[in-house]
Amino acid sequence: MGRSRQALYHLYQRLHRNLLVPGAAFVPEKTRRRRLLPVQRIYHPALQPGCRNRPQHARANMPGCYKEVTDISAIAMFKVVKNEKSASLFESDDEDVRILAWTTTPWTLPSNVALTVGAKIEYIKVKTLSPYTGDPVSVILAKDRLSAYFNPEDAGMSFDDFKPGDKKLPFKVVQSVHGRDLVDVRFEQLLPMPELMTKELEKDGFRVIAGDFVTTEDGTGVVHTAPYFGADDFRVCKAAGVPFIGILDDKDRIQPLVDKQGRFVPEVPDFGGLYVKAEYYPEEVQAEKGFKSTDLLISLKLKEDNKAFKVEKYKHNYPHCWRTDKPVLYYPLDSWFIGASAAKERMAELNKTINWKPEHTGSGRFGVWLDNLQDWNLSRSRYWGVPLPIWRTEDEEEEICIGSVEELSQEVDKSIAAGFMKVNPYKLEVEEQKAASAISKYVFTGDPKIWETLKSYGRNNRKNPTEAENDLWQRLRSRGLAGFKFRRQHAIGSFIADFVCIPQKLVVEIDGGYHNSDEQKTFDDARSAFMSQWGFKVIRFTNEEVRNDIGGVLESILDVLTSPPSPLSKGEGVRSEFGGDFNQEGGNSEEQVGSPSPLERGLGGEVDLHRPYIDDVVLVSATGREMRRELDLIDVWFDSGSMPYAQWGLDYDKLHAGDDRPFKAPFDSMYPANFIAEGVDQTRGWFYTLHAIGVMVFDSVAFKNVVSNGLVLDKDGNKMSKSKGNVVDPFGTISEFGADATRWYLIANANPWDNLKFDTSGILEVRNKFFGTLFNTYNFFALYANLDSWKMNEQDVLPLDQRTELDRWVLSKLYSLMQDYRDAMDDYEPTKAARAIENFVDEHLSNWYVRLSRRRFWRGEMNTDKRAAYETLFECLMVTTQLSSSLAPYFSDWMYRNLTATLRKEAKNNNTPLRHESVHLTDLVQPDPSKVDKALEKRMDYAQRICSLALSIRKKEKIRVRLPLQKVMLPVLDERFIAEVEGVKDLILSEINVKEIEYITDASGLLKKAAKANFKTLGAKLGKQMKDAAALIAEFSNEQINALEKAGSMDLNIAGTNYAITPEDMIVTTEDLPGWKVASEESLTVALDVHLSDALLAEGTARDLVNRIQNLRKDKNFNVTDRIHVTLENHPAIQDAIAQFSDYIKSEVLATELVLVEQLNAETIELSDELTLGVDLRVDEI
RNA sequence: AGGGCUAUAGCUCAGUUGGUUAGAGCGCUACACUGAUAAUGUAGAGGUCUCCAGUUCAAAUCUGGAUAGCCCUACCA
Repeated sequence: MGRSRQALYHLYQRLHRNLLVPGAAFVPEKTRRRRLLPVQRIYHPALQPGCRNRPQHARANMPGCYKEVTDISAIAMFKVVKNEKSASLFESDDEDVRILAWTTTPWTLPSNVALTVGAKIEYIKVKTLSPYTGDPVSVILAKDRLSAYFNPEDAGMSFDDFKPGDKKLPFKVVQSVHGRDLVDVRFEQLLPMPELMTKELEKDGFRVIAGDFVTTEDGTGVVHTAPYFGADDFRVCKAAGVPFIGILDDKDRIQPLVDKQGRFVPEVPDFGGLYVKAEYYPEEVQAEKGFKSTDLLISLKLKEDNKAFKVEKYKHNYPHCWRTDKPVLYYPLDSWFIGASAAKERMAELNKTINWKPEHTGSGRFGVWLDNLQDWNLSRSRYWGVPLPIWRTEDEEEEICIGSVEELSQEVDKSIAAGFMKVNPYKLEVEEQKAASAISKYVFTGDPKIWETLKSYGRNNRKNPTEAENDLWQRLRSRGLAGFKFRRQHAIGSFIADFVCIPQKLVVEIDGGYHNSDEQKTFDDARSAFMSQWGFKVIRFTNEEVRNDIGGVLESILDVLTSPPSPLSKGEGVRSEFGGDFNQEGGNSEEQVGSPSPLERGLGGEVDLHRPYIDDVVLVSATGREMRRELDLIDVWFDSGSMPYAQWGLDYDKLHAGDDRPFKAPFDSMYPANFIAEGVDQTRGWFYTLHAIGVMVFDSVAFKNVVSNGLVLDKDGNKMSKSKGNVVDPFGTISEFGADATRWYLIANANPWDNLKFDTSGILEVRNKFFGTLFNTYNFFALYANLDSWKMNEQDVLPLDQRTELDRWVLSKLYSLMQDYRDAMDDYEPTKAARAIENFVDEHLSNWYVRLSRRRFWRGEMNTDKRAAYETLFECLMVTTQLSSSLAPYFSDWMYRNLTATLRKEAKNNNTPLRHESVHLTDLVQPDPSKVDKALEKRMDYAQRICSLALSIRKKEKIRVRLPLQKVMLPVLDERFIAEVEGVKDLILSEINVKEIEYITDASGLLKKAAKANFKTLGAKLGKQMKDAAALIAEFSNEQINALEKAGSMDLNIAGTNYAITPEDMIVTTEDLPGWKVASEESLTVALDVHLSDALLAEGTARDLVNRIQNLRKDKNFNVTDRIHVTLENHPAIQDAIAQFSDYIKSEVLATELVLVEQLNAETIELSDELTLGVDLRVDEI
């Protein structure tokens, strides 16, 4: 099966799902009944006239649709009518006062009905001469725009010397007036059209109105206003009650002066029938000598009639049709609206119950949008999509909105009874329908039920050919091409082919460059493939090809026609097999429908609600009149908003039972959604449509939590775009850095709702820092667990009290992490969760727990301590894989399986947590507050800080860590501190290689305290005295500090006022201990005794020896477990060390013997810069 | 044009209800460690918290304004 056909399946399936059986079609019915407004005329962008499928408005915003073009712009002079309102603008009765208004679309001038000014803008009246005729005239424009049209140097020029066409224009500013005072001033219609004048226009048209969109950035500060051709214009005219100018259609509805082909209607004097844009004329017409665009013709007329102040070329951006590349017209269309604005208060109210991440998207962008909510324009004038299920009588008096296939079928039955239809294509039992809906289908070829609709679709197409189709038909008709007979709009299978030559089995299709769109190409390919099933060849041409090179097109067709016919060809006889010819008089469907081939047999006779078939369904109104479907489609956003209902489908049983929410299970348990996520750019898209439908139809939110994620930008913060070449290929990134590192980076680097500056170096960092560390930690564990053949036993785990302080500490951290992780995730803060894991793995697990525990893993035989270490590290790694599994699914699963594979069998037997084959199947370990020991965490924090400070002193004094020191001294500010440090004393001593800790208290007399003001507590009490107080407290002596601590309160005299302060109001620290090497950080101070005794030096030397011998072992690739025999060259410098620490050295390096000799010519070790010794290592034989 | 968000070290980001000397990682520099070794540790340099004004005893933090970047909506008569 080809790709294109699969794509087609998908397309059909989606269309189908969104249609009838599920709720999408149901929803609009209810919605409509409640709040859908009647048809109203509204400004709506219709793009390229002559393009049969009017593109969606969204297309106009696509890159490349705005193009810079040069148009003619005109400043027209609108003659002010003198009356009571305008009297102040006139100096005399015969003064010619005009208002200047600029336009870049002169073709809209005949439709002008108003001039819009800014109420707060200041305008002036200028006496000058008409540039094109030289007649005296007074013009009104914004004061700020004066200099754009008048050169100050010309102000004093004589009016008499001016001749029409002169560059320099004399002028004189004579009056100033506010915009609001111009409102309601009347003017004469610029291009009079007496036959189109109405009473309404006479009464309320052709006057000045105010609009908030008017600026003085360009133009004259007065906006020429033609309500049919601009959204602002439309809105402001509606608001001001200015009637529109237009012609009446056959239903007495007012229509614009430009038709949908982009031509002036015949009623427009001088310009009737002209295309308003030059580009709409065929190219050869545009190229003709003397061709003048309508804009130009209008401008010329204005000049002649002394109504133009300035006409010039103007460069600006103008939207173009994405397909034909021609300028678009903004054009009013009839549209269907959902009266969403009526529900906006409720939407806003329910929106407050939604948890938005980030919060401001909900309250800001979305909330503001809801507050200013406009009605939802549901209409789309397209072909592919969900048809609006509304049928109305021609006079629009009666209408029906269909909510289900069942209902439609019933209505069709009525219609058949009334004689409007012959067959019911939707006659299906509900049970059948259920069965059918399970099957995707390809086409409904040859199904007699749709024959009627197919036939009339062809008929309609023939009535409304595109220009290109028309051109080609003129050449093909009446055997015009080498005597071959062609038919047009001929049905083949379930398709209508544009042109068919049946004897030669050739189909010719014309499209408007549809192939620019992948989707359409896929569909066209499917059509071609389908028709070729019957042996038809299909060739396609674009509109442009036909219109610009008809000769070439005909040649190509002839080429194919005269090539040897396919062996499958059966000549004219095939007709009865493949359908009818709509050109033929007396065509009869019974004759034309043959027995369907297996391929064309509709699957279970499933119904199709799409155009064109649905358009031929005619229903009958309550009063027995014919009702036809409104041709519009429903906005595709409606589909997306229907997703919570449409995904389950309509449940007829519930529907019949009157259920308000008649959707199939598990709808009830799935609605409203707990959580959704999409890009922040969908705020007014998906988020809105979901919410709107949920609120309007069910008075419910559709989702309870929502994350609106930010955009992924390139590493410099620019939007990724193909044209800039800064697009990152996700597949390349993943294959280079791995999916897990990429995922982790995306989540951990920045909050999902922040824009992400995507930089692969960040992924690299994650990979090295986080995954590298975790991997190393795991490797370390695996190395020794394998050596010891250690296996986790879930049934027999050491209780906490048999573990070391360090074990309990890291487990406490682990269980704290679990809680933090859950809190963050519950709060939809995945970034915080990821960072918490990172911090634990790097900071606590790897750089503290493992670093300090290494010896426990490699030293000696298995014992309780070693077992505790293994179990602890195992648990840490296990939980880490669980917590990171959603962000790093592959790595975590890999690690989980490595950690647990050997335990699986037993775990399954015992039904213990590790029985699962994958980490993704395990239950997340529950947080257990009893395992969290905050006091222990605090103690360890002290230990870490004390070690860090002590090491920094060693560093400064250049005393290597292997050299033991006698003692470390800690000034003590309160008694608890001693108890806390005692708990982690051993860790500290071994980490910094010091023999003892000495606590320095007040009693020692060595402690020098200092106090600082606690701004936070004191600030509130003292206010302005804060600075003085801080200075006083900084001067406190030991005695004062002690006194305050002892008494608990004390008076501080500042500028004559006493303030009571407490110990909390000061922060006590210790100052340096004189004579000691000291380092301090915040309230913690550490002093190190750096005096070295002989014993300490000997021990240091012994450790150096161990270190060097270990290096050598490694260089020689000895096994970690090899026992060795060590021979060492003697030297006075090591004598003490050997004498006192021989056993220690032997046990450390796994030596069975350590022998000193006087001379040794073997390998050497460098003990210090000055001392090099010979050494010989041998592995013991046994 | 309107609305929304963002702006803290070279880079990516933390920064609680305003509070003392603004932090981390990466990168950089130097050193150390060498039984986690394609690792690791310690230290150092690096800041006008985008700018301007205001509130306050006290502002990265609150208020107003500006600038820049991004997103959405609309559109330029």
